[in-house]
Amino acid sequence: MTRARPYDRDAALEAAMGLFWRNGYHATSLKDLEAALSMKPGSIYAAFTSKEALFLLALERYFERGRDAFRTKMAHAVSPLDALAGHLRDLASEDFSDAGQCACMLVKTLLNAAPEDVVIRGAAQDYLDALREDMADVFERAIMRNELPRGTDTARLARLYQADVIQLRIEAQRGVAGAELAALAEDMSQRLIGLRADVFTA
Amino acid sequence: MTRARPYDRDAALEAAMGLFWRNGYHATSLKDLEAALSMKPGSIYAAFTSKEALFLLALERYFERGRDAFRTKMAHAVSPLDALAGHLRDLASEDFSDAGQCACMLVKTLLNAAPEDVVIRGAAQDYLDALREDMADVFERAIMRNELPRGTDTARLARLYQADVIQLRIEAQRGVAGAELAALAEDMSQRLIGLRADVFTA
DNA sequence: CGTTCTATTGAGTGATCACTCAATCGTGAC
DNA sequence: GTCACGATTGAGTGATCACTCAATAGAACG
Repeated sequence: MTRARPYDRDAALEAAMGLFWRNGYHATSLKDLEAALSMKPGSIYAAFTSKEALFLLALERYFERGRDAFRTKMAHAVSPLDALAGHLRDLASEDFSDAGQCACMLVKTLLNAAPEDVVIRGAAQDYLDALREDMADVFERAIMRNELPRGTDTARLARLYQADVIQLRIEAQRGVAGAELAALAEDMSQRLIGLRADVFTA
Repeated sequence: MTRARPYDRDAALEAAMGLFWRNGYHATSLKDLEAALSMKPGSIYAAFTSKEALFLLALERYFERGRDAFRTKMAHAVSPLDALAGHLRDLASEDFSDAGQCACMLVKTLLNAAPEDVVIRGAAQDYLDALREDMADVFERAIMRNELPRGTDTARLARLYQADVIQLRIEAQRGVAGAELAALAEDMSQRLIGLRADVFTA
């Protein structure tokens, strides 16, 4: 090595993620990336091979960050069911001031990807599936702790739960006011907590 | 008039809607539209003013078709609550063979629109709000028919219900198998029907 | 059949797209 | 100080973008 890298790879990826999240893959031009990453086109291609490869790295970053945040939140919780409900309520009070970064980047990518963007579409699907499996694991733990009846179909519950998570972010993107968003999260939480009552009444 | 229009405006709009639904606004090029509408660029601009105006017409068409289908389905129903649940189950058995036309075009547009596409974004939001109001009306009718307790917050219920409708289409786009989609719709329906029980036990 | 008038045509506009590569620059070794 | 070599540069590539307009074509009149 005769010359140190003057660019910060982590910061560049972070900036790229923000841009792709806000504008989507196709609507983000290389000019936008040049400005956001403070890199010239040649440098971007030297560092990340292609726009698509850069997008995939940004998407992976988004996924890992979300998954890690979810996992640590669940790991510290005493009651899995309460933690899941709390996660919904937390979502409603997130910072949604940037209209472009409300909806989940994975969902935006999935709905946005053109039929020919097979790789990108596949990555978004895989990440969403991985997150749903993490959710199913938490429901599994809820069974272990007798918060849910044994034999509960955790895969189905996880699908319903993920639907709520995704939808909260979409409602935020719709510009729903904070109070209404909180009310929606509360309704969703109640549906979740309602599952626990069944154990006691059974 | 000295020369009849050789193009069918309705068919052209229908083709444009299908294309925009599948590929989104930005990813649909004028070349695509020329092929789908069998019109040359000049004719397209003479007939529809601009790509954006054409998109807005296609979006309006999508909205009106969905709203009308929903309204007639609800109008013929004896039990509003059963009809709403049935609508969810119907959704799961729709034809989702075309991956591009699974997710709701309004939601795709909302998540896809760049920050500068103010008009398009606004239209999608307005249409989604209008649909939710239609849903709230049906919940209102459910109260009239004593399927729900008086004083029920129909706006909140409608938001929850619309979330389910939107999510079913997103799950379809994720490529979820028919059986799992039906199971998800069934779970959502049960949550709805469960609301009615409260009246009888109250 | 010829004239009129408008709908349609499609090559062409400048702008922007993702991407490349010969030239330049800066650093560590000596 | 100087050299070697890899990182960085940015003007330039051909393709494609949304869009235009002078030319053309065809139906309704006398």
